[in-house]
Amino acid sequence: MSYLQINSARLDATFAALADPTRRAILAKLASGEASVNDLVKPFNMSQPAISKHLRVLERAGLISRGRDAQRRPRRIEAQPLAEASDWLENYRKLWEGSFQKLDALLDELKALDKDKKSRRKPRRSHKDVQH
Amino acid sequence: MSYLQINSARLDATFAALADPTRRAILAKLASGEASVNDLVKPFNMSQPAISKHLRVLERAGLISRGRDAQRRPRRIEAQPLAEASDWLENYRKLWEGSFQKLDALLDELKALDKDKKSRRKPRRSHKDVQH
DNA sequence: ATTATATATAACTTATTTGTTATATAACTT
DNA sequence: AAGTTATATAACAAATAAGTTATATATAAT
Repeated sequence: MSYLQINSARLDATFAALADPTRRAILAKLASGEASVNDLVKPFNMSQPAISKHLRVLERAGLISRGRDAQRRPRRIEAQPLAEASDWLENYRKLWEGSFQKLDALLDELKALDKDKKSRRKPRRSHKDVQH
Repeated sequence: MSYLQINSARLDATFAALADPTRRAILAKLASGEASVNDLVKPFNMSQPAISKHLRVLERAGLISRGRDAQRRPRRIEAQPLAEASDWLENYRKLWEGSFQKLDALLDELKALDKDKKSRRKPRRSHKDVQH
């Protein structure tokens, strides 16, 4: 379980960076290729320094990096930290699904015991009828 | 592309909730089953009201819900919003990988043109040698 | 050299977050 | 009814975030 804690500071930065809709939109833009700061300013109703700040947040989280082309400092996506965050979420999703299944199994056993006293039918598995 | 924007406010709340290591640890605890507020206070070097606040953040994000058992208000995980966040990340991961592949394909074409002038060997595909 | 363009940084404001301690409320126990 | 236990809420302080405008810096173009 402790491996889930290891990159804690990085996960902090990654999730915090993703928590802002402007920053997610910037990533969406960058998903279709490099873009300069000005390219990124245009679509948003926001000042250039504000965008530069968002870019700094994304960069500190490792989600983007900057190149150089004359005066331009084009940004591009860096896939790895996102992959980490994605893995973290997937791990937890599995953990939870796992625990639901354990709960289901337990409830099924209880139902089986109960029904065994009345009939001999085998109970069905489902978690739709369980109030989580 | 616009479907990625739809649950924007919810994604904000979900990612913001996940950006705190205490809250992620709480989720880790809850992954192995329900827990009361006091259960959750114990492992953290933090006051009970602080934990209650974190729980409120997780609850507003829809990541947990509260039951009732005498004075206790046991918390449990709600899987859906997490699944949404996870899906969002996976979508972007794919988008980016997609664009890397497009870039690779382009570079392969250029290499092919170049090499065709010298030899007639077919070039290999890889993105390890590309500076993203 | 001067000017124009692209980006970064500083100083500031306002709002939000994260913790604290003290206190209130709700449910159980005796 | 009085005390205990579990949780919530209020009031506060300090830190961080997100935007603004004004200005500095770096590169290019004339």
